[in-house]
Amino acid sequence: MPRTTLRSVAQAAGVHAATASRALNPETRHLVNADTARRVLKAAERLGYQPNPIARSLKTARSNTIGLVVPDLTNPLFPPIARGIEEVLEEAGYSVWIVNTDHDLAREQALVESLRSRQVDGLILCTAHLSHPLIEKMRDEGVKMVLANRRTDDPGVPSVTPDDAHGIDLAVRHLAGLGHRRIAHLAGPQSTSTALTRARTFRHVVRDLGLDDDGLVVECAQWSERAGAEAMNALLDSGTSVTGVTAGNDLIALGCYDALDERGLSCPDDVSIVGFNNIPLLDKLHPPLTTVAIPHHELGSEAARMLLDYIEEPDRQPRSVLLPVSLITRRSTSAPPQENG
Amino acid sequence: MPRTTLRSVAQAAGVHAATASRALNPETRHLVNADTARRVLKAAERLGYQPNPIARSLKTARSNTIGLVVPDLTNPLFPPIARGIEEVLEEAGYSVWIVNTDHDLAREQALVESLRSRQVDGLILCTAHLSHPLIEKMRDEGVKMVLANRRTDDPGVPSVTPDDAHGIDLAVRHLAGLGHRRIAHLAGPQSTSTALTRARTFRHVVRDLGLDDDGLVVECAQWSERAGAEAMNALLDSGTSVTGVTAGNDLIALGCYDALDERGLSCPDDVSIVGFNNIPLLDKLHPPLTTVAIPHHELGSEAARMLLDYIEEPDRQPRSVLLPVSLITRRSTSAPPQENG
DNA sequence: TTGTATGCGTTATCAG
DNA sequence: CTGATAACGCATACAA
Repeated sequence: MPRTTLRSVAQAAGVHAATASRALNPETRHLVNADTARRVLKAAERLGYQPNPIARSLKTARSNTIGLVVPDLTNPLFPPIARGIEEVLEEAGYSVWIVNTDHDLAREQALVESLRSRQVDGLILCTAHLSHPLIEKMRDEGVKMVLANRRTDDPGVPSVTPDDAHGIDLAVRHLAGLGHRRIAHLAGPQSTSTALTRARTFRHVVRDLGLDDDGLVVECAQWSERAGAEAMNALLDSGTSVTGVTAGNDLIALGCYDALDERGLSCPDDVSIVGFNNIPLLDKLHPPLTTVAIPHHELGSEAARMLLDYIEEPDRQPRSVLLPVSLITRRSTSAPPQENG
Repeated sequence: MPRTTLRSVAQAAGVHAATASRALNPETRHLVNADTARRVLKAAERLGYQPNPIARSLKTARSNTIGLVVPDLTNPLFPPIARGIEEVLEEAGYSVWIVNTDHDLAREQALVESLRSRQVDGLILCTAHLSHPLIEKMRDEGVKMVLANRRTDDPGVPSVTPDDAHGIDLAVRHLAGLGHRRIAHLAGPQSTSTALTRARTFRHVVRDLGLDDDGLVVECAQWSERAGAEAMNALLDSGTSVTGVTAGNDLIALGCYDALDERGLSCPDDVSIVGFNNIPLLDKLHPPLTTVAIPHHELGSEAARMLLDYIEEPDRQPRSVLLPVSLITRRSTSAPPQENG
């Protein structure tokens, strides 16, 4: 049973399809006699007419759809961002197409290609690397897009990210304030802006505060619990005795929990840990994790608003917005253990 | 810069568009001279030709896309299911369009309408209620779909769900085995198959085991931590003294943690708690939550395979598959406290 | 084996 | 203000 088409509505209203099209589209309705328009609207209503977005896209090269590219939906960071995006875009009449790249550049390329071939009106990418050929290429082609959470090196691509530097600053000062002098940073993959900014700032702050400083930065291969555990194990194996750790994100911090557990060490009695992102459930952990909270939802809604701006006004200067973060103090951080002797 | 079109490929290869179309489509390639085909393929390659899926959809009324409808992506249950689905469907050449209904029937209807108008080849729904007019209507219209995680009352709609009854059976017997005699069930919304099956089975098993039984089932308004806390508070306020709780799902169980915390009660010393679903991070909670594990990933992949079957063979009898579950014993359950006197 | 013609459902351009 | 016509890019029935 085929859906009602524009032609049948036109026929029912006794007008030509072109007229019906004009009457149905609010933008062009003023071009048609008010009575005729009413008749068409009525017929459309009666027949339950739904415009065919595919035919419309073919004609207009638009889709009222934007693509959201995330590296991994099972990372609890991204669903709230997606919600923020959907809320704003839906309000503006857009649908959101979410795709998962699984951290794989080839998959990303294929999925972006698929989105673009479906005429998405814009893209929001949560997958940016500092150097990112695909994004550079799209910038050159004038693709409307906004980066969320992470940015590239290139200021020519608009982005909305958390204030990573301030976040790490808060974390380190919190530990220093508790009396810690030997603090390590378990950094995320340094190919991403979030990881690089956090690691760099860590080094600066450690130096500024005059803390013990001999390169206590360990890079994790992934933003994952497993990689966090491996990095923490490496750190402990190396013999350096840290009393505090700022993790690149919460998953890495959870990996630290695992590593400490395995060795019978206690958090925070032996080592204090600070995470980053404030994903759900951290307050119920053992111990509850102190972390830097980022505004997930606003990260999404802000990126969406920015994208709408660029769609409406393509020549606008690219902006890079930093969203404020805050420290959530829980029980994974305390004064360092007393040294004996 | 307009994308390369079929015509330009045809032109470059010195053939007509129709021939190029046949050469490019593996299904029809045998209709064309091998040499010509090679020439066309080469030209397509050289020009970077990507077929326009919109034009193709308009012509064929298909899209190589399926819609995935979830109630709430921020519930950690759904992302792994989505991954399972994507894995199978991508392999089969389909894209997956994920939409969030936010538990809202009106939104669901609008989103499903939007998916269908974009010619999705099938739907996987994680939003089923026992009575679900939209799903019934689609069944009548012959829409290809599979329900995942939850089912409707109607056996005429294929589904893949966890073996909820066996899960609750395991949970209650586990508590009974530890010595509990007064066990409550904090049920999910009884309009869903998962909640109803779990609650019903709970009553049966309690009776079978001869446990204290006076309707210790409290229904939560939502599958949420907040609703779980409210239900647990109501239960404790009512003066009934339970020593064990089986929660409708893990989020509700987390709500129990909150309620106990607020009253200075301890889990498992005062009350043992069992969850359902085994979402991530439960092993790191305080205390780690005993729960019924369901095969998230397989739930998705199985549903996807089933959908492919129905797409290929529309007249196939609808099947309802139950996936096995297992009990994961952690430290939120122990022997009940000794009664005094 | 290949080319021609047509249509999928819309919208845009051009007359009237 | 409205109607006729064409075109978006592709696939297919039909003709050659």
